[in-house]
Amino acid sequence: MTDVAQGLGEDTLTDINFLLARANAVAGAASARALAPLGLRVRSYAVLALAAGGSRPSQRSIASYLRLDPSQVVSLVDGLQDQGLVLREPDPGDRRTKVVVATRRGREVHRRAVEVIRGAEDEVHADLAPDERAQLSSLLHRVAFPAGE
Amino acid sequence: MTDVAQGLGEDTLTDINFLLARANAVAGAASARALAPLGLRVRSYAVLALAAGGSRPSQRSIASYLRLDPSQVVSLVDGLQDQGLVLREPDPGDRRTKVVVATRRGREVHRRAVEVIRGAEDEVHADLAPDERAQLSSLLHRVAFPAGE
DNA sequence: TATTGTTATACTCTATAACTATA
DNA sequence: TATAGTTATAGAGTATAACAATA
Repeated sequence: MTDVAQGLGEDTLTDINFLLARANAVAGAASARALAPLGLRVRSYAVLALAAGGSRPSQRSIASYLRLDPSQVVSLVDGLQDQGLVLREPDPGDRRTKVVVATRRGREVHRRAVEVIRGAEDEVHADLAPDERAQLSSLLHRVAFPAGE
Repeated sequence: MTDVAQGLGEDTLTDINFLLARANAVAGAASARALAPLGLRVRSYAVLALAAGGSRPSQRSIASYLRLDPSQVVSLVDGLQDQGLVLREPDPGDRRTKVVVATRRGREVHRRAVEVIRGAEDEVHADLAPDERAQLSSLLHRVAFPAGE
């Protein structure tokens, strides 16, 4: 049962923003499915990835990078902390700031998460040749990180 | 205040699915801002666009095209109907099915919505040359409508 | 004064199951 | 049996405002 069989062609809505939304829905569903066995969601995976990256990000920088409200980062970090995957550490340079770092177990879970995410991406972008995937990545990067922001 | 200034480079998370999610967040925010004055949200705009397209889609086909649950389409159509923008009409060939069609006013609002959406897209994709936009559109289309689905 | 993290609240979106009427 | 639409409900995601501690 395809979309076409349901009576709507694939070119009914041609807005690039709609295609972005639908592609994201497809990719997000695949990522969520892949991450579920690790006890992670798409958003908590993203936070864990930043914490495991070694840059010792503040919650504020995580929020702006992921386009989340700072208050959302609080509860995401709370969740990851309850799972024993990240810790809040004080920033020596600014006592208001807490940096989020992955625990040893957090780094291990992150390693496995990277693997399953790679699998989900291979699945979602299977129709694209490697150079097309790189092209898509490059174009998306420019939309995702606009010059002014 | 840029992301980079916040301490995280633009290459911390390189997953293409993450770029898709962030690009979609950027684009969705712009679309939502543009549609708000017309009393539409991104999702109700999509339903209105299908209803105004002349293909007389069933609620079921709208759901699969937009990757929504059929029950979500019910409330979206309810909302558009309350606004006087669409009507449910019986399908002569199948009495279970209701097709969704735009009213005259719905078609008028849709026309204006197409304009403001175009403006939002020009804003979001301003950094891309026309051929790059077409390329992005084509690549996204293949991800958004995978072969099997 | 402005910023970081936090709490609280309300609203939107998403996912699921169950029901009815039709097929 | 299966499908189209509907209702109900709970959970996840998003947006906003206010507050204490610190800059």
